[in-house]
Amino acid sequence: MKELTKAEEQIMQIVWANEKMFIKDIVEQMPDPKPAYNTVGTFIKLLEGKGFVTREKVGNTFVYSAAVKKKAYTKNFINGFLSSHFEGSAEKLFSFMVQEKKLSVDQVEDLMKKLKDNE
Amino acid sequence: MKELTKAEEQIMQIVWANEKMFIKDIVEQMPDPKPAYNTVGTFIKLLEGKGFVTREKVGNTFVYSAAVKKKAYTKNFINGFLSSHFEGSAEKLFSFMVQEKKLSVDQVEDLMKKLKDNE
DNA sequence: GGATAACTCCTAATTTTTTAGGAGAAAAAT
DNA sequence: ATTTTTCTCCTAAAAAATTAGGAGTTATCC
Repeated sequence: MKELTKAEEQIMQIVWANEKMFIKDIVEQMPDPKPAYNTVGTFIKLLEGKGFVTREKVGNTFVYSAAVKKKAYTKNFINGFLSSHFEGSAEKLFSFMVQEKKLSVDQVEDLMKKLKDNE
Repeated sequence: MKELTKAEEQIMQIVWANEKMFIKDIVEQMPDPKPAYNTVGTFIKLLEGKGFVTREKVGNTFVYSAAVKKKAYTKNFINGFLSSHFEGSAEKLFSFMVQEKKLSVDQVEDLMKKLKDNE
């Protein structure tokens, strides 16, 4: 899977959150200062080229949707993140987060219960 | 804390792994194709500007060391990662990793035991 | 039905990141 | 002691990422 730059990813997050989007709608959902219409258009074209979005005509305007699932991308992203920062080890990341108080022992135990129930 | 670009971070990882480094030593530890001496020099200068390394003269040559701890940087990095991909929630990342089989229930239980022992 | 607005496609300016060359000083080598 | 190597500092070319303008087309609005 191709990598996304920060700006591309920002657009993509909006597409993922919204099913079908016109360029116009994406611009609207961007945080201020909102970029020009054509700026978003350029990124959407780049995303199309990378296979992340597809388009179809609705009336006389293109509407865009995600062609790669957010989960698939996130998984890929985490793999890269793990390998560059935690020697590829999810355990190391996990331990780090507990030690650095991003996650408490109690939280983990609660979550484990819930996750086991869903098995 | 300032952000690092990919190339800057790559240099920084080498500095973190080695206490005190001459430019020459950093070049040696770079993966092939090794960059030019001056390329590494430029990045070190950028890192100095961002406050990530300090230098001191040894003989007539500068030697560089990390001025920001790797842990501090990683923590910061994870915060950014969490907020852009998991709404800032470490729990969500944790659940995601278990669900996506990056971490198994057994692994987590083992790790929890070890972490509790170290408390 | 001419002006105004919306969209597409192409192109390019700007900014950021990455890479490295050149000049000069200092040290080492033969 | 002059050639060769090494390091520093300054500068800038090359590549990648970000931003957006302009021309043409079609739709919309008085």
